Amino acid sequence: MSAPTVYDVAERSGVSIATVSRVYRNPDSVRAQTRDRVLEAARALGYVPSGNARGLASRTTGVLGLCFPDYADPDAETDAEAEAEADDSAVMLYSDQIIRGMERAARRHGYALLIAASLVGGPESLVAKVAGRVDGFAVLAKTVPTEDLEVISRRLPVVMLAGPREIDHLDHIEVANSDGERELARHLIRDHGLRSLAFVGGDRESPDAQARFRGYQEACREAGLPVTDEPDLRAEMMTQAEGVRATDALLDRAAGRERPGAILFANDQMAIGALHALERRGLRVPEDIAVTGFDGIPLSRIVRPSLTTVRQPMRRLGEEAVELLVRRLANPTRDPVSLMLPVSVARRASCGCG
Amino acid sequence: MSAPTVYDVAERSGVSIATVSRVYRNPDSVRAQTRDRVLEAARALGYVPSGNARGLASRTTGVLGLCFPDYADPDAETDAEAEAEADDSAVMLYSDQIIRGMERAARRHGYALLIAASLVGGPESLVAKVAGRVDGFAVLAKTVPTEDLEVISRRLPVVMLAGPREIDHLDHIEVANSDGERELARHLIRDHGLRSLAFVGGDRESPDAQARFRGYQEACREAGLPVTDEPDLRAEMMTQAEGVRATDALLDRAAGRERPGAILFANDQMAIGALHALERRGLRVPEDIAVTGFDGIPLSRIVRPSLTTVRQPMRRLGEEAVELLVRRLANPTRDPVSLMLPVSVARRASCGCG
DNA sequence: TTGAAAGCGCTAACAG
DNA sequence: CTGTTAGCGCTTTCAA
Repeated sequence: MSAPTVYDVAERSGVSIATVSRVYRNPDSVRAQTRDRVLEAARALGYVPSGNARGLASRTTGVLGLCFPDYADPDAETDAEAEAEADDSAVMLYSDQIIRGMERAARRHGYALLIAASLVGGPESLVAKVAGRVDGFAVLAKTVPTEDLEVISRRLPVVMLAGPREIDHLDHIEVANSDGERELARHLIRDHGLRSLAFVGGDRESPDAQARFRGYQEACREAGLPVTDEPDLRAEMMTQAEGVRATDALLDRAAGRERPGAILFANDQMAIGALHALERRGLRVPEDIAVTGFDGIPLSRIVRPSLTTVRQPMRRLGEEAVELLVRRLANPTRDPVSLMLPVSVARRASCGCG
Repeated sequence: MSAPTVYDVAERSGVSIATVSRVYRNPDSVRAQTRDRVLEAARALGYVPSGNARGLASRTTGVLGLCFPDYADPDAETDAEAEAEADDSAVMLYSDQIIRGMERAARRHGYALLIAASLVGGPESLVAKVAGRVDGFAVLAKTVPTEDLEVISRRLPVVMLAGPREIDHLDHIEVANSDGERELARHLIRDHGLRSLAFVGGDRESPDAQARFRGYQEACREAGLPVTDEPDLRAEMMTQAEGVRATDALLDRAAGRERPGAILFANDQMAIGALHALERRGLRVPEDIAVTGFDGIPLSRIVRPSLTTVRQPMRRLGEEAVELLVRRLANPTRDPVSLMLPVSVARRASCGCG
């Protein structure tokens, strides 16, 4: 009634369970004749080796993991335009690209990939579930309580992605947020001659958003423009809806005074919201005002005007993560590594380059 | 030196291993005071429950799986335009969307998702690896030898996606290929008044491609147009390059005679190849000739002219797959289900609707 | 080349 | 509420 085991296969083929095991693990160590008998019995019984038992006995799983936050933009989801008319396509998120990258790389190394997003009100520690079933895993910043990570990373290779290292003995990969935004702001200032900029940031706790703001500040400083200590506005979740609100707030605030020549958003989603808001107000982009994002999500090139942004190499992030994990698995004591992946500015229509 | 176990935690906190286990499995069944002692010990030791041991003892994993083919379009990959300039964005594939859908749905049900693509020359049976580590899994058609599936599905819930059922006791979900293509052809005939159509199909073994051709035939029949037994042309892999070749072949063949008013391709990739080929020949789409695809990949709306196509609900496919798996897990003996998901025609520029 | 036996770390009755 | 006791199905020495 229950699933067949090595014992069943062994019995049916007249060998010991050790031999059955060998057939699956290292076929060449078994006489061809014996092997065939075993395989035949296995087939007849519908035998499938238990990954759990294997893992338990051998202390490896052949699986790498990824924990990522539930990044779904709720606005994009409920939006009839995005959901009903749904090309899911446009809504591809970071996590999807990281997954792609990791899956590819993992496959090359003979690993499968276990993915799990932190469910918002998740009861059980997401990470524990993953951690218990993989040989090593990557974590997107802010997905898992540092405290948990602290404990787990003592027993298992962990690589932190796209955030500050937080725990100093971990491998870690980040993206050149600051460089990218500085580059972008420079472009606006130097190539488009804009001198009145506004920056819409994210949560103060978001290292990415903060780094981007720093890049913006640097560009302003270089150009001799006024440098603000804080973004002109902050948004918690950095969603499209917040982009709309931020834009309205900024423009209302500027009413009467001179309107900024460009608004730089800490991510694409907000910038796209801004595009909508501006259109509603009858302002033309980029003629009346330039808009930029950050991330290079697919939607950014589909919206009209197409969005000038900074592309993050998310897929590569995933690939590098796997490389780091594999390398650490091979050599658990090597020193922690910290990588910074370069980004590139995508000059498109929303800044006037289209 | 090695990872701490329940025994270590039990000893350090002065309880039995059973209590430690309870703390993780059902915290409320342990007195708060005891629980805290255990948790503290666990923290101190860096204890992480072994998923393998848990799975082995409880006979469940809390993980669902997905096996998908290595779908990368080699043409799209090597293409400098797609790889170097790389917005991965445009290259999002079915599998990515299915993964999205499954991950979401799995999460809702408290499952994590294990994904594995069949590596081309893969040694070990991909599916065995997955099968041994999950409570149930979905398989994209043509990914796994039917023979293996036959064996495995006797022990584990399996749902077949986007293909023929192949094994009759499996749950299975397909997409209304035939309906979609019929709808599309009708639109061309009725709304655009086209009466001379050509169809470029795929491999005779591809059920999807065949079903699409049938839909095309039906529309022709309804409209009193000549009905061919075979597609005007077939392509093995249905890549862009083949789309180019097919288009050239078709047009060369028609040289002198009347050129078809529209070419319907069995998928988007070929249709996009056709767009290139036609441009090269100086033919305008849709004025001189209409072109349609099938799938609704992201690229289809980005190309110029944007491609009229039939959108497949890939994400929903993933969601439904999880629902089916969960339901079968709850009731292993219920009759196999077969779902057909509806598709929708996306009328865009390449047929003259843009 | 094959077999015997001892775990791997946890859950699941069943007692208490 | 907590402890005892068997396994779960496989890998892995160590012998034969």
